[in-house]
Amino acid sequence: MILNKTTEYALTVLGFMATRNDNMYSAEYLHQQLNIPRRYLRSLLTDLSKHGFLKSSSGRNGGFVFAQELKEINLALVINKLEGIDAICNCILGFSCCIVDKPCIMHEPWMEARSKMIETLTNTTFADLKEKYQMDLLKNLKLI
Amino acid sequence: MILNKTTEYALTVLGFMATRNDNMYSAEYLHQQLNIPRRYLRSLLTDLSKHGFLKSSSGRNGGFVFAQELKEINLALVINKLEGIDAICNCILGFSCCIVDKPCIMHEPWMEARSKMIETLTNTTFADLKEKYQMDLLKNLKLI
DNA sequence: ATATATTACTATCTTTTTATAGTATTTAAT
DNA sequence: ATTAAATACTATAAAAAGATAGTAATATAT
Repeated sequence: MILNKTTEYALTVLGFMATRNDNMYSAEYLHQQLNIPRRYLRSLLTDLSKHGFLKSSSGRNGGFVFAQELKEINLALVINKLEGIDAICNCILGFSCCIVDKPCIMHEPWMEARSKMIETLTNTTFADLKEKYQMDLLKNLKLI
Repeated sequence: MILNKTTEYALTVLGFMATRNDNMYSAEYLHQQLNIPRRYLRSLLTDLSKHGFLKSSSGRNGGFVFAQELKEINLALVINKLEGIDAICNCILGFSCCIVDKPCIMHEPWMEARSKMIETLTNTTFADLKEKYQMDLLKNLKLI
């Protein structure tokens, strides 16, 4: 009923990068900002690059940038790449009876719950998150 | 984005018990029917008893029975007891900024997705599953 | 009373996930 | 060219989750 740590980290990093206005972030900087274990974060960033969400540049002043438009990347896409929304057995039950013709009793409510969640995650892009973040910033400025 | 194995096993067992018409099931029998590892299933059944979903009787002819009315137990309750829907950090992000006053950017979409799912799971009781199962049985009988 | 079928408890093993370490490679500033 | 700041690769360690094993306790049928 939860995301695993790796996925959480990924969403955290991408969310952070999407909402700030720099375009290039070093692993070291992200580590310091987000408290994600340094080495683990590095390999995660490499993975995110391999998955096509980011692109990396090596060497001095290197780092990671989004490889796609923010509006093209939604939460479900990221989760799917990292832990596989689909890879997982579609049915919550291992009942062998749960096949297309004759789904198991748990099939329907689970599919319903699951698809609603996926729908929301699919409809939320990092562009949406950025917009929301900017709005929040504005609101806070007004308060001061 | 998934349930862990233990929770899946629990739902499988309870679903099986709820839809059949016997009231007492031995761990051994359930193991044979459901292919859940024998020993692991036993301790899971013990846990489910401790959580109050089942009650156990030792000795010859012993086994496990529901300790509550089927309509009193819904999917969310079981998941919650086993892996904690609530225990988990409410926010998908570890951002320290994500507190009641100032939730993080991911907070809203995640909460929305999550609460829709929980709603469906909460609205599905084992009595519902039993009913559905009986209906399905009837349909199949007609076909023959 | 005894034997048998069952759950209960505690410890250990295995697998997966998460985290770390060392070294190599890349690239820009100097 | 050299140095420094960065990513990339591979291997290993630690922690958590899943699974197994042995033995004790319980209770019913006979």
